[in-house]
Amino acid sequence: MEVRTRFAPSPTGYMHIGNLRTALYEYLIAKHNGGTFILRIEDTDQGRLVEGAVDVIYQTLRMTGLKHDEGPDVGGDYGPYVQSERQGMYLQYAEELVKKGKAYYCFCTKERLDSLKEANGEGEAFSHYDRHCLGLSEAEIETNLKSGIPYVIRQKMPTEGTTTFHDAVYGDITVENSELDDQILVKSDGMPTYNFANVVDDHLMHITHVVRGSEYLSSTPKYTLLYEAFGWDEPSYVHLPPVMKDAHHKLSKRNGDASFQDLVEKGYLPEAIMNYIALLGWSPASNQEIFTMEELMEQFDLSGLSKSPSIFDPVKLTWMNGEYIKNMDFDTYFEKVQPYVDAALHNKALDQKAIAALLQKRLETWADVAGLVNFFDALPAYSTDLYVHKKMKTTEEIALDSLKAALPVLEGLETWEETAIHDALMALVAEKGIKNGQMLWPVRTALSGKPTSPGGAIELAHILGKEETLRRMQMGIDLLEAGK
RNA sequence: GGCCCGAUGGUCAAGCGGUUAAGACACGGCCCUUUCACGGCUGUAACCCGGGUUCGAUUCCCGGUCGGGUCACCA
Repeated sequence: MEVRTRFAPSPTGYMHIGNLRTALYEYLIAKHNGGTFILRIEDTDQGRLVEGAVDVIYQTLRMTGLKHDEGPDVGGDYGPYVQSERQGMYLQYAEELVKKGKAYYCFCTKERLDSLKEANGEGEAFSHYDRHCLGLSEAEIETNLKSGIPYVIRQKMPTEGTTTFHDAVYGDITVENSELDDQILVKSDGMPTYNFANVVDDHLMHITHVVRGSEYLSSTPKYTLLYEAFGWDEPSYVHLPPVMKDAHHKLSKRNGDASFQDLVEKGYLPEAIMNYIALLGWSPASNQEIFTMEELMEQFDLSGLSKSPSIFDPVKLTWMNGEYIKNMDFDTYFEKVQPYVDAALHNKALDQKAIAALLQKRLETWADVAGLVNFFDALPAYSTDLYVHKKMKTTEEIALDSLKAALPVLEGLETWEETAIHDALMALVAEKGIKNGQMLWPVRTALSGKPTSPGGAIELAHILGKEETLRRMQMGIDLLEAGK
């Protein structure tokens, strides 16, 4: 049988990491089996509609490579794929259930329901509908319906026995039917409740694997009973543990936690984000950690899913993002990094390609670029302490001496190429009988004004150009002499 | 509170009756090196507790503890 999964987000304007991971797994389950991945927009909560929110969903799926085979924008044989356009089709299914004796009309008012809850209260939540309307006669129902009394349709739960369903992650789960409330299927405005719409939609769209958060685990027996009542085949369930912010809190937009787009804005690559979240709750048979989407498709297996929640670790995501940057071919990398380099530099004469090349092995996210390159623009103020480096065996005296010796030599260079600069400096080192570091560290320091820099003396000198290099070296000399 | 689910280093995690309990991130050290980074090597660090079952439990069972979820005319 063809595997069909669906991603059914509500258009809220954000793509949560947890939702995105669910989408990823749905996609992988489908594609691993050569199946179909469907997008269904669940926009029935009109009060929460957000402008442009659906576009965020499309955009995210496009950026992450989770290409849907059916959906509102691409069509398909089982549309419409927007739930608000399906509103008319649910009532008949609920009525079918009423005919079968698996559901019933309920005319109870909100007030009666509220008082019911208070009555059995004691402050503790335990409220089952008391089935007041289950006892209504045909005639009474008919009369109520005709006089236009608002009603809902409730699912009639068995009062005895148990219901068991199987979950791919959690195994068999059994509950007492007496624990189940006669949940509302159709609201008094004629609209289906989420749970009901889900069952009907999933059946109509021939969904084979229902993948969702573990918060649905406790309502799943009701789904099972619904499928049984209809006589429909039940899909496989894959419930996923939550993605946490810390040991106690789920990752959520309400806490201001990062959404997918936030992470992209912070300088993370969509591929790295997907790779990272694939491993949050799933582990492959091997020790492999870096995966292309194709590799994930091949290797994804339900048996690798974990039952326990996982904490989203931005530090590891950052590491992984760095791996992606390091492994990109230069042209691809340059195309992506160039805007960040350009934005960080006022001096447009600088060779951005050369700077970018220096950066590739040192970047973890695009956000690192500015801090790494700003000294090319303007030499930061620095203390002569920087010239003292134990491992390089430098002191302020040695630094001053080296800079003074190097300045005229570099000034006399005809060509400003790395090899020329290198050879000139190394000849000086040999001539003076000092260690490489005793010459190169002072130069590097004078050129960057920073304790660390992307690249050493020669690379920096080359990029800065002859004039600026000499200027900065002279500034270093002045600084050191003033400090004497 | 009832019901359901979960628990291996700080984090992600492998494990599925017998292991020196993998690997990765982070952290420390060493090497390489013109700084940093990269790369290589290496170190610290874990089976929630109590009972069973068993020749033998991280692994199976029961109880507890802790954590999470759920009990809407929300999705």
